[in-house]
Amino acid sequence: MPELPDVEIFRRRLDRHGLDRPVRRTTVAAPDLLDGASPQSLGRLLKNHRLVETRRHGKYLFASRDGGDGWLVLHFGMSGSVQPLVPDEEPPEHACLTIAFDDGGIAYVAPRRLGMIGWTECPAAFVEAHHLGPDALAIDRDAFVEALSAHHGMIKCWLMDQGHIAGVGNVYADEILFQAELPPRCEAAALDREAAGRLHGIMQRVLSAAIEARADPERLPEGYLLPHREQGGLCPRCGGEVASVDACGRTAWYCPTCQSD
DNA sequence: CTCCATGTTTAGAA
DNA sequence: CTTCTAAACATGGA
Repeated sequence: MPELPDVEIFRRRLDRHGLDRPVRRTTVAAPDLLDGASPQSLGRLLKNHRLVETRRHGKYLFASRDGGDGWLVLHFGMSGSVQPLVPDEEPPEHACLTIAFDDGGIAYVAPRRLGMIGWTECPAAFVEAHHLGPDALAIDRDAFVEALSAHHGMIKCWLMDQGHIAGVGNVYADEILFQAELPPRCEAAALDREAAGRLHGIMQRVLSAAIEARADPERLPEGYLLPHREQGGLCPRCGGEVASVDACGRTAWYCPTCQSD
């Protein structure tokens, strides 16, 4: 789940359930996910502080503590999420980190434990240090076209490279290319500036629609690929069977009829 | 048992 | 230096 739309939903959930109350207790059940902090140091950084602001860049989520002198950093890997803590109930299964208030709190849940829990003094510095490109929803058309036109290689791989654009992953890259009617292995340099500009608009429209749909494929608008992105799935546009092909080491699902050069 | 999965990093080959 | 490929990481589900 955790691509840009999913992380945006987690951000909003954290806004709703995780801000403005003093942290009483943090537990770290998966210390191996901590990057640059120990369970003790993280506990000390949060204890009796309040989280007051959230930001998202690509697939990374940041939450600042009061004073603005430090930010919790979360990355969700392949399976992570943010879930509320329900008072008087056990934390969710696979909770790697819990941040509890007197009443409620939030949990970072990751069944497959491929994510990261960290701390930074400045999200912008963190983004730079991790070589992340501009956020996919924030980048403007000209910057997108400029960056894309300098690239040789498969279009899908460029979209998924977090150093070029941050936030697009395997699933939404497929949706974006389906909406753009471009095959996943299409050469990026084959797009002229007009086509690249169109792709920019489609990317932002798809990501916005996914957020609107609460990152639930079943709630996406009619005519989207994702609900049919599986073996035997039928293209919502032409009714033909979808196909898969390898691109950048991942499975790309597409419609061979609607997405051809 | 095998294979696959929404991600990232690293090593090595062209 | 850029691009592509494979493997590794941890774990659950089909």
